[in-house]
Amino acid sequence: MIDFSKINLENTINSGQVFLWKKQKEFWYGINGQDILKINNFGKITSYSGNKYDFFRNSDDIEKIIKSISKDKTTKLAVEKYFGLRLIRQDPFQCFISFIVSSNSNIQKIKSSLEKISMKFGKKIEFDNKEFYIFPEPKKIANATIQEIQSCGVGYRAKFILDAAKIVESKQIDFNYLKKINYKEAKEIILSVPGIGNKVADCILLFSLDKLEAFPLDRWMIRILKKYYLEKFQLETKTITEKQYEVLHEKIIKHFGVYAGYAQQFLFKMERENYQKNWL
DNA sequence: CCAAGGCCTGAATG
DNA sequence: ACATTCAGGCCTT
Repeated sequence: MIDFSKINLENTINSGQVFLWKKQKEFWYGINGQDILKINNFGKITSYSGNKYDFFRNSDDIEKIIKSISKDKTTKLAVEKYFGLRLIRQDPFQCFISFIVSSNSNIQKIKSSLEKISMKFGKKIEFDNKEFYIFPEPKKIANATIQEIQSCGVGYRAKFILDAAKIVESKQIDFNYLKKINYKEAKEIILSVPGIGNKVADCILLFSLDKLEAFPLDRWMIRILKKYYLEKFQLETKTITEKQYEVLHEKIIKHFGVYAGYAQQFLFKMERENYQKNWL
């Protein structure tokens, strides 16, 4: 009898979804928006504020999802190998900024930039006798200058970050609304933000806005698809244009189903581990 | 609609 | 040492 409720914390945190996490002794500590989460080995969450979070999406029927996405040998292997890997439901604004920062970058640098952003613009909080800087509120970034944001090592993304924060602050984008509408509608809205393209939009939708059919296609996923699904998805072109991204996504949904985002996370994790890439 | 080039930055590679 | 390449893209031409 398989216990589907089991969560593998290490694999989940080290799968490119979140960046402001660190392990101290037997606990993982992480910044989730305006809050700090502390997680023990059993996946039990306590928070600085006392608020409750379904951070690991326990309300999802994981058994049903695993069965639903296990459509081929490769996915079955990934799901088995990284059993307990979960998608995370993270703070939308932090996720939004994090993946704008992530574009054309790598995990170590994303982490470093986000730490600097938190330290510069976020509140310092003591929790468990440790110091943390929580993620800044939209207003705080929206009122900053490009130079201040650039000092966090984000380069040309500084303007994107500033404008994105302004868009959220002015309520042109309302994450609670995006959660209610469907994937395609929400994606169209997110894509209107400068600095956000298909891949970044899908990350935001999948990791913070409950759109499980989002399937971020980055260099790694393209590499994976070419390796294991070459004929199935007919990947003959070198670069993925906007149109090709859309067409490919449709084929992916047809194959993996509506929980494709989960499949993506397992495949991504497996391939990165195969190449022994570092995480946090 | 597609292809090519530029872009901040820091670590890795030659 | 120093130059070049590359990294979880996006935008403009």
